[in-house]
Amino acid sequence: MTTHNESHHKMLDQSKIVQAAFEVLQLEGYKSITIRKVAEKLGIKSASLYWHIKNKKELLELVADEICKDIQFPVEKENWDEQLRQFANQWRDQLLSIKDAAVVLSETAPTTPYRIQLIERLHQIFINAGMNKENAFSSLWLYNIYITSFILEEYRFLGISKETPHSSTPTHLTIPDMEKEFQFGLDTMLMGLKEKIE
Amino acid sequence: MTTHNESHHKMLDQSKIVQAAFEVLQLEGYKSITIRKVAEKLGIKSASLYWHIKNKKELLELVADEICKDIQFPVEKENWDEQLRQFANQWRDQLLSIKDAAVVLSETAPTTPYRIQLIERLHQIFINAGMNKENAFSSLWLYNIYITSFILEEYRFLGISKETPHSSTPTHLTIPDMEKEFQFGLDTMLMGLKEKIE
DNA sequence: ACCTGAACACCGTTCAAGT
DNA sequence: ACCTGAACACCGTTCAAGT
Repeated sequence: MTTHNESHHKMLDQSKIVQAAFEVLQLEGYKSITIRKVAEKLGIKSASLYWHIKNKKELLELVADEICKDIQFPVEKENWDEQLRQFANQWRDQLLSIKDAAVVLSETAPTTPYRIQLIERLHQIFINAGMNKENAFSSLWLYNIYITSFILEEYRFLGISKETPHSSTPTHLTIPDMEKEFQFGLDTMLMGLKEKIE
Repeated sequence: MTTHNESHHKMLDQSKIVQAAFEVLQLEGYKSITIRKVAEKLGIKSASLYWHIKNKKELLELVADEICKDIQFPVEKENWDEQLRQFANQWRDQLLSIKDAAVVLSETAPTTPYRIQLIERLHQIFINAGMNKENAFSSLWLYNIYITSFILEEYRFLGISKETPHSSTPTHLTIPDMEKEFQFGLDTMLMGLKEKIE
């Protein structure tokens, strides 16, 4: 009886679910992304989600894509190393602006469109820099690993400095200047990569 | 009535619990380390564990220490970069020989003795190489991140190649030679670090 | 001092049944 | 086609009670 384009206005589809999960992430962090909680947020029962998504793994991959959606690309005119530097900083800003964003990325495989596009574009930068395919692949890997893992560690330090508001620091355990640390590692990496371009 | 050194032979103490958890890790992987499963393995009820450990987080940190226990240190006579290369390979071997070992390390903070000792010794290598404290700290960080994260990615690829036994590879998605990739990244990193020594 | 029973407050996932 | 009720098989943790 009910035809397809009737305004049954099914208020539920995959993108709505991903959006809800993304909001949970922003407000409460990775561990709070729960099938049950996302369902509740949408006003439905948790079992219903399984009509629209395969499982939690898939949902997390879609959330990861959401995180990668808004990352801006560097201007092509710059040197490859300047492009990579700019992009790394943009990426870090994005990952720090969304709670636990790096956790989501590290826990999921890059299977979704925006994320894949991101990887391909970075790959292209290495190729354009004059690397052969093999080295470009390895370099991209190193680059990826560095950024994501650094933020992961950064979360830990941010967590520690929040949990211990001793005001006057314990001096022997110096809390590092994360901004500086990040640039140092990035610099080191790019220095090394320069050598790999024949 | 019962004195302390009576042979009540309480067959349970913290090290036994850690050992049991470590065995679960080796046999079934990270996700199988469960308070309930560890308890069952020891023939006791899960509530009993809480007399000997604070919580699961602490248990995992102790398991992480167990992983770091057997890592051999490089001979001091070599160059700093050769020491770091040797050690990285030793570490990788260790992490690959224990299922999900890198996951445990990445999920826990370095709070335990063997692990801290490891970090301090590596720190010393950077200091001996002529770095100032700040750079030594950053370099150690980069080095740590690289090794652990690489293995984490390596697990994923090993998983993929196991799950898809297509025998004749799909050719367009080339399965990387992890050994080579690891050396490449390590090399790149060490190259870059060389520049940082004044 | 050490261990247990029993509960609490959660999970992800499935599936027959409803509309 | 889509959603629900109700269950299954799990979690970590607590705590009064036992010995």
